Amino acid sequence: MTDQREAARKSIGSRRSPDSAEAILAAAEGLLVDEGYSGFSIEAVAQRARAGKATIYRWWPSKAALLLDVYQRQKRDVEYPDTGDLEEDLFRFLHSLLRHWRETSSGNTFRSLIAEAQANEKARLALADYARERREEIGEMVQRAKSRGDAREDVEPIVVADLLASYAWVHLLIDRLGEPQEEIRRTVRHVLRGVLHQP
Amino acid sequence: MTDQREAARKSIGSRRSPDSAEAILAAAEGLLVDEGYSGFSIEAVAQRARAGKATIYRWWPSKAALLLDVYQRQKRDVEYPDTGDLEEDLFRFLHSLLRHWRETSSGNTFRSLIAEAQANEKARLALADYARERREEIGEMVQRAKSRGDAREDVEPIVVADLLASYAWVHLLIDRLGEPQEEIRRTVRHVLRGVLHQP
Amino acid sequence: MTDQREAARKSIGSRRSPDSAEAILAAAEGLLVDEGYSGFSIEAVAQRARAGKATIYRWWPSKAALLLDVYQRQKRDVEYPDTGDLEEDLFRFLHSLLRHWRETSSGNTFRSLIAEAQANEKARLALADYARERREEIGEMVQRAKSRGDAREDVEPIVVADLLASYAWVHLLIDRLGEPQEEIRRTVRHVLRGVLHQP
Amino acid sequence: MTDQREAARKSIGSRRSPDSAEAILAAAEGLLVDEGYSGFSIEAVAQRARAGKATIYRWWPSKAALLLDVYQRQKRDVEYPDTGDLEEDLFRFLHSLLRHWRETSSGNTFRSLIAEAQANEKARLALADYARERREEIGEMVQRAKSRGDAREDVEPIVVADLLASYAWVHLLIDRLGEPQEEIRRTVRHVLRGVLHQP
DNA sequence: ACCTAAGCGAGACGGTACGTCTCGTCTTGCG
DNA sequence: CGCAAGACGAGACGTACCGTCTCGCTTAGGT
Repeated sequence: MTDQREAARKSIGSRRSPDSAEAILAAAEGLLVDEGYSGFSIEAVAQRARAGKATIYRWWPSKAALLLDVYQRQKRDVEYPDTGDLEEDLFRFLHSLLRHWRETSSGNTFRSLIAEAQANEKARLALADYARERREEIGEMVQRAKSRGDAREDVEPIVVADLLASYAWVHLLIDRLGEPQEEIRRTVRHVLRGVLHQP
Repeated sequence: MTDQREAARKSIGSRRSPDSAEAILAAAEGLLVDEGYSGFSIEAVAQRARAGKATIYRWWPSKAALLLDVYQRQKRDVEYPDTGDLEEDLFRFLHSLLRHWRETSSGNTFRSLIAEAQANEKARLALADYARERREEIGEMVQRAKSRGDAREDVEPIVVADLLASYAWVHLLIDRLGEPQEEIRRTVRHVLRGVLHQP
Repeated sequence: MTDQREAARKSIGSRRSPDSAEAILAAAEGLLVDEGYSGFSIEAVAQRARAGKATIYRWWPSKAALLLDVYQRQKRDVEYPDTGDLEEDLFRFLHSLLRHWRETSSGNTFRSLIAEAQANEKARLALADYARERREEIGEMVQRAKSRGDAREDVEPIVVADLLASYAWVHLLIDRLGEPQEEIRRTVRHVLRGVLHQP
Repeated sequence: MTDQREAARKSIGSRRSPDSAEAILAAAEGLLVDEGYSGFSIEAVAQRARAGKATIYRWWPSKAALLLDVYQRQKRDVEYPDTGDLEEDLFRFLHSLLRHWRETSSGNTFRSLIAEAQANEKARLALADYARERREEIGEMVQRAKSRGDAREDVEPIVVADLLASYAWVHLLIDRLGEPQEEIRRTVRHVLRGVLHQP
């Protein structure tokens, strides 16, 4: 869906149809909702979108690319809160992320994307990039706590972000999105307070 | 491959052929090494093992079940150390796990298994079960530290295990097995020491 | 089912179980009734007869051999009448044959046997032998008419038998067993009276 | 291969590829020649034609439909002669039919088709239809003799055609194509002259 | 207004894999 | 030793998708 192709156009001819792109994304999303990853095929997306398969392949080089676009489109209202309290920030973030995954179909989409990436080198790179960006956003929350003097100086925000993002992903992958929010709270507290007696 | 069927036998007839089972597992492993997940099909396993497809389906109800067996077979020499020092234990465990995933093909196998589980409800349950067992093993290490009085009393071993196992899984899923061992050390330290100033 | 093997026995061991042979033939017949040729497999016969597949293969070298035995077993009450009137004899014979095929499942069996023979050289030979015997039986009826002086001297009974047997077979093969008996009568009359004006 | 589908096309999309259809028919014919009916499978036809199995199933609903098309394609030069002499017409027709079956592989094809029809209701209907058409063509020869006044007025051409077509089929089915042409001549004469003394 | 490149839907194509079925053979232990 | 039970290697079945390709229609700049 990257639009660099539009810039490189040197000649005449029809433009990409926005209706068609929209229909394809909507159909893909709908399929994931209705059938899950196992029912998700380019064939089925094309049929549901009343689009030709070639149109899909023209704009999305792989199933993974399409899934990524669908996921971006779904992932709107996850909070990256800033309450002045790190525990609260991290809890709210994880809680809203897991709820979003559970309640919209975006969890399904993201699971599918991770699965697809295991069969596809390029998809895996794209997913790794995406994950890095997310880690940085989460790291921001920790960084703010350091700036406030709430976190220790030797803490690396990215390491904390990595732990919590991984925690969320794995809950998604093995159907643990439904666990009570108290569990999320406990996990955040463990990360913040650590395990050992402090010197 | 679970042998509860053997117990339930009430009558005569040939037994399961161990040669055949062995050939199938070896072929499956070999395929994953040579071709990766995308080249892994029951058809190909059967051909490589000189086995009938029905023989595979008779004993492994799904691709995921076969992958799980292959994984169990590969995963021999991961350490669950007991040095008397929790940081050292956890570091060595993670280090040996990631090295094992990287250096044998077992990482490929486990990635495939996770991918497969996303398309298959039952496989996902099996994977979740497997994950629970692993968490408990890791939790043991933390529990020992509590028993020694090294860890705080309010620490829940399973939460710590969850964090570190998730960390390892996600590194596998997005090709981060090659990161320097210093990174693992840092992550373990963060988990053990926490983020906030202690009261 | 040829019993020359019994004669050649030189050593000890269990004898062939008549119960088992009977159960197999009955199961085969039942299957043909219930499912027709397309549902007829050695596998299914064995299951229905509670017999081992090997037992079937031991005594019947091919599906065709089994079908032939089943057919012989079914074909009991077809008339070879002798009324003193050739037209009546031939009509009754054809009528009772077609009715028997239609009303018992023996038509199904014989159709299956013919089909099987097309894929199997040896079965075809056995079928040809069987057909020759039948032709001779029918030829007998014509021969009697010649002996009575009812048929012309230059008539060859076997040729007549061939024509009428073929007629019956093809009716079986293309589901024309249900045609009215008047059609059989007409056919017999045409054969007896010929087509051309007589000199 | 019936092209009514082309007529019903309401919209765009690629047309059926004639090359592909031709390759499939040629491969099917070749297989029957080389391997006979028992080696004839859709799988093998597809492989030999370098076609996808779906392409075959798209255009031929069953093995029987494909066999029928192959047969039609092979059956070119059978004579329906018109010499002014019914005996000669029928003899030449049967002779050329049996020779064609014997010398080309079309006999094999037709045998396979009859066998297939015994396992498949729809195929049987198609075969019955085909048989009806052939009977009518043969009946024409008899009808011409009636028009010339050579045949009796009460003769029904279709009955005669039925007798002779059945005779030919059964010779095919039990490998009697090699019998001397004198036998055909005798059979035709019997049909034309009848069996009984004429009043 | 005409030309022409590109996008589009529909869908045929050569392929691969699916999970099931049957074939004919082999193995095991009961009677 | 015969038998039932049933595992085994082999391979065909008919279906579903893959990614590519033609086909003929539509769209919209360039001339």
